[in-house]
Amino acid sequence: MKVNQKQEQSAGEEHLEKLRHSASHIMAEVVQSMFPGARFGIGPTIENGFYYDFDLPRPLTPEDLPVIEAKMREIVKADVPFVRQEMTKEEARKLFASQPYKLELIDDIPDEKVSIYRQGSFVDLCRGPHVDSSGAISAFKLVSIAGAYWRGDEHRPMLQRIYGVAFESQTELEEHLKKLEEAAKRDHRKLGKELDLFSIHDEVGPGLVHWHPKGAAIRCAIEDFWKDEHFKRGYELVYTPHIARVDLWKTSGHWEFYREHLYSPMEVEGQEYIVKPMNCAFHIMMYKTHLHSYRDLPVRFAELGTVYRYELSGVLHGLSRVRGFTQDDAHIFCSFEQLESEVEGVLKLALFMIDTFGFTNYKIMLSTRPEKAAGALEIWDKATEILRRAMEHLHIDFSVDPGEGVFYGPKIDIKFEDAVGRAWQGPTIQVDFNLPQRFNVTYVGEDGQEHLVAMVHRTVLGSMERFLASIIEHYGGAFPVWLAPVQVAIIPVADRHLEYARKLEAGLRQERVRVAVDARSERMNLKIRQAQLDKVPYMLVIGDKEAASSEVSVRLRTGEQLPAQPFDTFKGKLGKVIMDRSKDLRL
RNA sequence: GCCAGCGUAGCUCAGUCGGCAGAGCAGCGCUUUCGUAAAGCGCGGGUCGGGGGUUCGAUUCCUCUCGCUGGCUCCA
Repeated sequence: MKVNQKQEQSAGEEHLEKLRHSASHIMAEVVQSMFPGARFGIGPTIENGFYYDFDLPRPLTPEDLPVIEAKMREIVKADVPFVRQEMTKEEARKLFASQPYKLELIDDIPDEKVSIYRQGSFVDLCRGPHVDSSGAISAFKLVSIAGAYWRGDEHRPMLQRIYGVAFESQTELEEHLKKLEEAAKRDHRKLGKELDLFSIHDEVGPGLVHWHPKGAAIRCAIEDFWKDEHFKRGYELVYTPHIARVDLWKTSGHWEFYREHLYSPMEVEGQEYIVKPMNCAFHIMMYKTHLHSYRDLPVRFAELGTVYRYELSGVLHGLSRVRGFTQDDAHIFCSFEQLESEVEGVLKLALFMIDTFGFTNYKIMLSTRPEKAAGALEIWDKATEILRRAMEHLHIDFSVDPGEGVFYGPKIDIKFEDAVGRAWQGPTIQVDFNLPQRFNVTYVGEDGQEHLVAMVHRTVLGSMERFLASIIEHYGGAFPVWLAPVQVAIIPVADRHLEYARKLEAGLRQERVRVAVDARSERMNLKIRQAQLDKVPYMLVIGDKEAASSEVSVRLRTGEQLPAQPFDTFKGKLGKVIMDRSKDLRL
């Protein structure tokens, strides 16, 4: 299990932690009383609450939760003290003789002595600390049950886990539950359906996304922007095939190291092909079509490349975890000397993207050499140092994830947070020592000799699918104007206003504004409501007045009403808001 | 893949302790032509996810399977 070392925390946090941990012990006590043969795994504190893993004679069902919760409240009410006791491992082994998981934990503790905590009839191996007595716990709720492998290992028994949340006060608990509700409202799967953005079909297969016109409009806006920004930074756009001979993937090493994510080969004229899981090998092929001088470097190939990877069915999730996705991929071929400035360039681009899309909180991680790794230690150290220097040079705060790099090189990952605090895996920058060697990717240096290139894999959004999921949730479906699938809804008050409405529509289309006329013989109120529900940023209500004066009456999706203005004035101001990619609707 | 739960109309959801399947919204038709968040009336619409079994009879019970949800694990 990976546990991040705790920094020193405030007294409040410490108390909250004790409280949550104590709640998990109380839950375990209840479970023990309900299931005398229960065996116990671990019951730690997590963000917002706690869990405990049990090995029980029967499966838990959701109906068990309120029962357990009620019994927990009795224990809280009884205000039972938590008592700490130290003992030798030998004594502990005797005490937990019938608890195989606890015995395993005892074996793994390096110290001679261990501590246990008792409350009521329940004893648990535990480092602590705990609250003094159960009365200190007031605001908690059991939220879900789940299966969890013992020690996260799929080859070991699956235990039953109960998750709970706990806070210092009832108010905070309720706030948290409200936040969850708010997050559920923004769920991209729900909004994707409501706003008609995308769909996934049983008939087609799980994890395979269909982008509806409105979702595609957002994606197209993102891609246009993405391409512009890459051209500005010296990238060249390429396109590559979707299938390739298995041999290519054998050379790249994917066949060997990545097999469980690859789809089975298909046979074509006696040759085996697979659908691509990555774009890099193709970019290498193109790079190698001619000899490169050091003067040509860096070469930056960018591609919105659609790849397919087999993922376990249980991990698929809306747009954020799928089986077919489009990476905003690029590969940079450069000399080792150029690596630092290239990495800097990518970092700047990535942060620019994050900022443009309106994300303000993000974390940057540097992942270093894992146990199993290709390439010499010395090169790893050098490359890791280069990544570090690039970030320091840009005054970027980052933390180090030791041993979390990919086998072929160190990497930088950026995780950003959306408006409700959910973290998303975004840009990644990976140095690769493996592929240049496997494919012999070289350039001719000043010395006239061939040198292996330094290769960087990078994406600045992640994938179009996952990125769309993040912005749907970030904006709760109310996209900034430049991304909104429909930017302007034109609402004729009565049928006789349709002609003028069509004229406005044509005028806006000329400027590539995404516009929709609601031409139904419905009341204006209904059309406004519809546009509101679709979160269209601007509504132009067109009646006799507007038709007579060539003006438009503008309603914002915020409900704000602007005074009537000449159509051209509106068009000009709208153009500027879109051009500026403004997050503010006001014209 | 594993554990638990779920799958009823395009959508959101009732319902049947085994006996002809329901609402709201959406759709279609007619009436209404309206000034900033839902006009009125009418009409269609379902092998109750799919296969097999038990039963006189299964949407309901059993079983297999597909999919979804929450986790475990993994990751763009």
